[in-house]
Amino acid sequence: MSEIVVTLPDGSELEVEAGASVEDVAYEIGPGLGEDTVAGVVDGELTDRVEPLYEDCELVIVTEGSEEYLQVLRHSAAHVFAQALQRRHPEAKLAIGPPTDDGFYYDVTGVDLSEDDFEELEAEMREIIAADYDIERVERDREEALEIYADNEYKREILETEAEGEETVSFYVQDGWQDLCRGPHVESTGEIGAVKLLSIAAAYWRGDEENDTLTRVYGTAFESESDLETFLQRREEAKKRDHRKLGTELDLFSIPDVTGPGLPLYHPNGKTVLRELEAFVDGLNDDQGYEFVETPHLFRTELWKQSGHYENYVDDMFLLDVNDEEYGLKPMNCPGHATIFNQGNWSYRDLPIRYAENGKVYRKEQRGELSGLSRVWAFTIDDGHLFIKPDSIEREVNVIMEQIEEVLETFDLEYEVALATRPEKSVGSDEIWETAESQLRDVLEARGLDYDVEPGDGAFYGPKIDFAFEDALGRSWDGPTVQLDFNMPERFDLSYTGEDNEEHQPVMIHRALYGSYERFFMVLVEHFDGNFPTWLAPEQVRILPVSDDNIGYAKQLKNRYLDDFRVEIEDRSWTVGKKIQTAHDDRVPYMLVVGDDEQEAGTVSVRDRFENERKDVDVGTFRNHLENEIGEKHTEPDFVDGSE
RNA sequence: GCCGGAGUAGCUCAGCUGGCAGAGCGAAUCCUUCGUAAGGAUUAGGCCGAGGGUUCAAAUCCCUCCUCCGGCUCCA
Repeated sequence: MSEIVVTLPDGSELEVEAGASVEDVAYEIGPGLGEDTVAGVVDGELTDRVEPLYEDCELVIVTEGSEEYLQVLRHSAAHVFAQALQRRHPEAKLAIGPPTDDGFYYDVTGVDLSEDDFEELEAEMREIIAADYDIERVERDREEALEIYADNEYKREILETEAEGEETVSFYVQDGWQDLCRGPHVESTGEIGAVKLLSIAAAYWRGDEENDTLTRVYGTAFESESDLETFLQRREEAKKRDHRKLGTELDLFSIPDVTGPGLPLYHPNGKTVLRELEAFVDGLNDDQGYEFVETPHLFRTELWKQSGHYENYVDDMFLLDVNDEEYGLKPMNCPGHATIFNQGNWSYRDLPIRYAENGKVYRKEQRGELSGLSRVWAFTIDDGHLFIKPDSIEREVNVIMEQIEEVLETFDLEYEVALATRPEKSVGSDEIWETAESQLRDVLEARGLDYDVEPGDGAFYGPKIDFAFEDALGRSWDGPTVQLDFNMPERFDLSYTGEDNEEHQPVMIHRALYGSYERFFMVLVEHFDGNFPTWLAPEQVRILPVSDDNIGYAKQLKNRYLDDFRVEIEDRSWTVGKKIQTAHDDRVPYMLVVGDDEQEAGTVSVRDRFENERKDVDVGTFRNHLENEIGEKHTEPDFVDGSE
């Protein structure tokens, strides 16, 4: 028997006999670990513990404590669901049922299901779990499997594609019920602590709309009821924070039917937040030598033909016929900026040229994709395009990365970085792509960043570095991006005169610090649950006069001391309690309660939206704090907690 | 775009086995002038998403379209 080398997570290597299973290797490491082994991750792929290893590989042993354990458990929960479904509805035909980030789903057909059936199915599932059936892996002849699934075209298709050429395939059996499945699974149904069916939706077989429509049942599973409870609460919280709901409540924006789909209107409150966001990146760009430009929303399609968008992107563009000539709304700002560059004569001394524009773009997304501000037809990019000498790529990309880090840190957002490489549909030579990709890799490595590679995820004109940040609810969002482009300069025939008095082609960099304002704004709304940092808040301070007699004093405060801030006076004749309640609902960072006492002493009572309060505050002291808090972009109002 | 669900007052929703269009919140007016998370009364507010059909009668049943929601695919 030959030996193979298994590399463990700590980097150590273990020689084992070829054909040893994941579990064998675990026992080799230690009997305790062998005992606890649930499954393995072989070269990044989740694998059953009995899976034999024939080649050198990297192996992670999965135990109950592992991150991957939940995935295994949920996969088993999907089986429990399928068994429960078939107990109640023997006619149900199973397609596939994998685990997902949040739980699992099972695609089924031949049965008419609605969420009203969930209670019954969950009860059946709980019975299967309570019975604690052993889950056994059984290898069957592929031919035998084809017979078992004589009338299930989906399972047959799997056997004829994925399992093609295999002699045997694995089934997992529990209580006589079986399912074709690669696994892995937990040892018995009793290991599943808590299950819940969540929703029902349609999905295509293999995600292709040409194929049959299947019924997809989403569910989730956890080790314990309390974990499930936490998950459900978090879901509830996400629903409460939905920016579409908060957008209406806080009067930030609307997308009425008459304006057309995916075409949001920003109300004064929403635009106030956007203006602050704009001012922030405009300032960062100013600091880094960007020049501000502006381009129209509509161009002759000649421009889009030159840029390559017409070729690659036309299905997503809005085209208009104007006097028999074709025009297109801009899906990107770069061709406009390249054209501005082209209006000048540049020497190497002029480079880098850096153009910035908060440019509105239009992309005709599929109708079913549109959703609040997260997916729209018209959105604004905090776009920047740099025209640089090839030898300054590293320096410029580094500066951009620093800008991006500053933005994300300002909002207290954690992030991950990924390098996206050449997609199938792309322009430019292999050589150009390789150079571009390796330059970005160099920058990432020089900065010492951990990064993932996302093959095929680049733009059609070049590779990119994407930043994904995590919001308060643990969801990940794409936003900031740096994209190298060796193609656009070629297509626009961009040039500068070098030291050698020859014409050279500049390299173009596309970059955005937020990504789109729409999406970034939307994420901030949900991240902060509408509780914007004071510097962003549409209304920063609300003065609450205790009685109508104090309105005059309130006006004096506003006009004399707080003129530079966004301050409103609550002059409706309500009780103080109701005024406070309303200000909380409106998520105003600071309330100044002013009654006769304050008026006589010339002070204010400061209350923040956390219920913290400080009385007898000198207006000047509060004013100075506010100036600092806003200037330094604190994420929370901190006057009352503050140190002064 | 495709599959499923939904559209009723500014907002959240009830009414839907056909028979006078409803509630709460919000708004306006009046009373109350109030000291830290919702004081009271009155009033206004509707092409029941749009168009067509069935019927003595349609918010309710049928058809077409529009929009939204949940998915699929895609993406900032």
